[in-house]
Amino acid sequence: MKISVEGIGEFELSDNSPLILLLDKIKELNPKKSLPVAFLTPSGEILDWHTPINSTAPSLSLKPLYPEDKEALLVLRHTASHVLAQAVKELFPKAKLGIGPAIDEGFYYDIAYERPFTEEDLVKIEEKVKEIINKDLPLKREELSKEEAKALFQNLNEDFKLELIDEIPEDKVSVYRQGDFVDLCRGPHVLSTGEIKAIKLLSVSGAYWKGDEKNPMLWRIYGTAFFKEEDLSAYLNFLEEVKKRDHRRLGKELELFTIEEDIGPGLVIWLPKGAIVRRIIEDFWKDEHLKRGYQLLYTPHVALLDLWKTSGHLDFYRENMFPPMELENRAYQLKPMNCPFHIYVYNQKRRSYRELPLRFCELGTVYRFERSGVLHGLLRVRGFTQDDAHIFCREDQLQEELVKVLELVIYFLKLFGFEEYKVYLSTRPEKYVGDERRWDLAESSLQSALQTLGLPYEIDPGEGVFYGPKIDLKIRDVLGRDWQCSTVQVDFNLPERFDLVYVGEDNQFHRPIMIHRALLGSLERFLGVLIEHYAGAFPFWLAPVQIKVLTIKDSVIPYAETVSSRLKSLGFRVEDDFRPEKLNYKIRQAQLEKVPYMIILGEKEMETGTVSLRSRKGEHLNNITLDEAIERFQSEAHPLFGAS
RNA sequence: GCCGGCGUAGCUCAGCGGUAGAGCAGCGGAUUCGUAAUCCGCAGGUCGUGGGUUCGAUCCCCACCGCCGGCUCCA
Repeated sequence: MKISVEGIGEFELSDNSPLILLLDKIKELNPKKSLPVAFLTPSGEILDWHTPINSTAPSLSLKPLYPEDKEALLVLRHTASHVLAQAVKELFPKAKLGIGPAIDEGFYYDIAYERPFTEEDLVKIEEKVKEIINKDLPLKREELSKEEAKALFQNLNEDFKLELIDEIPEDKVSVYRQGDFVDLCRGPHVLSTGEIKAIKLLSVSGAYWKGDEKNPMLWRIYGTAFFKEEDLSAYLNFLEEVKKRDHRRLGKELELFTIEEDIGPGLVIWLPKGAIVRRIIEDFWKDEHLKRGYQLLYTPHVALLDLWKTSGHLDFYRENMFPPMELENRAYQLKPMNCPFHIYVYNQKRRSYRELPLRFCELGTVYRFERSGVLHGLLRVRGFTQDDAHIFCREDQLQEELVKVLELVIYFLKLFGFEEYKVYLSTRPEKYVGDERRWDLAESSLQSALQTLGLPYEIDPGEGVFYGPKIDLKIRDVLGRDWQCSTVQVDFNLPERFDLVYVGEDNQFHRPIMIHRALLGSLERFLGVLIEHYAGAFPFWLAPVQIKVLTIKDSVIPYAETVSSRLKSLGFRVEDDFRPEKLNYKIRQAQLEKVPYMIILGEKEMETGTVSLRSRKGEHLNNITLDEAIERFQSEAHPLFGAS
């Protein structure tokens, strides 16, 4: 067959042969001088040098992958995980191998052993890994029948591999070898272990075999690998940066929030500084919703258990709910969701088609039971406030409402500087309620809403909730990390369960469609993400303290007081630092508190009736008038205010 | 929930079988000093909780609580 490699040339390869047979020719003709790490097929699959090309087509065009390509890194890391496994097997022959894939930021291998691996083991393993890399062992692929493979791994005592072989549907399986090491693997892999120029083992932890807690626990060793040493150190720097931005650390340092052992795990206390930030967001949120025809609600935190029976939550959501409590012989339930309450608001009276859509919104605090091991700062908690809304509409209104909701999502996210999103549309799962026609309608409405807004999206087939399809948005923060916040879900179930109706133009009862949506998700989580996104340095309009007034000597305090009170009267959040400390000391403190602006006042300013401004970024604007300073503050007050 | 690690002053951390130490913060005093730490002094801890071992436990053992990392991104 004919193989054409983009940018290199065309080659003849006998059927069912691997590309490695063309190694010398490709090397010779390649203008880049460096060999491709692997190749991309037209269907987007990664093809390595080792895998025989099994195609009925007379020709195949391949895109070479070089170290700078993302896919190449996956190949390298897959090999890295084999090297890790080899090292472990050499040091701990009794270890049994699970699986060892490449992942987004590196690779891991799950390994069973009689005792957990320690940090010291990790050091030793890493040394061994580097030894294996230095030997520059070539990788070799072999195809075996399942029987042969089973015999091979039986011999090696690799129980988990035997289990995996049984799960492979094909008749043949492949193994990759390097040196004395062999692993069941479909590839792809690099040519030899020497291609791994930088590698680091990062951590060990327990992980259930196949992620199922009924299965035995293996030890998972995480690592990462690169083609270049610089890339590794850049990655390690990135990890440092992530640590510095950790919202739990910043939350403490900046006095934003606390989670207290004595109060309870996953229960957040907002400290004054954090509470200000939250309030600004909440106020803005409410205003924007009122402008857009939403009606604001407040609903209780508990309700009779029966409500949750009717809603169905007791059946399908029980494991995430706090247990019910008994009071005067009646059972009450802490609310895990707001929707049933909003439904009762809908049901206050007979609704006409003319009233729809009805949009009810609430910053509703809900309580959900999360297993202790998964709690994480503000990102995973047990009590949180959703920026929730439920829209009740007619079928013919569904699409327009969805467009509006998505527009609002984007509007809010942009406000906080999130410009990149990943959008996922989850479609009908195997088990679902409601009729197919409505599902199709909802799915196509979601889809065309996304298209209307020109939002690129991926489809997660079958990942919808049983009561309706949904759109989830993940935002990407400045460090390129994705966070799931927004969600828009169409619901056919609750209107049915609570027998919601409206009277149509035809004077008949009709069932409204319900949309659940949260823009920010939960305020706790969103603020956690925001803290990390901004590294604690909130933009001016969100900063708990916007301006700090610093005096250089006591004699200027009266002047400083006039400046400060003028700013306060304009509504700025100002703190005074009139202590008899050195200026440097005060600046340092304000800087560590990440206050956007400092106003510095000394003799000069007092005499000329001016102020000196120092921004958090270190810019100096000396001896400007207070009005000029105010102008500058106002320009930063609210980037999107009134722009809707 | 499970696995591993951790829990010492408000914070960050040192110590480790002979009942505790630093820096920062706090308090007192001195310093009035122009763009990221002025100096001196003082005070502060039932060493997560409860048991056990020991002449003696912050240190060793057990249980509990909490925190951190991880628990399919399919060979």
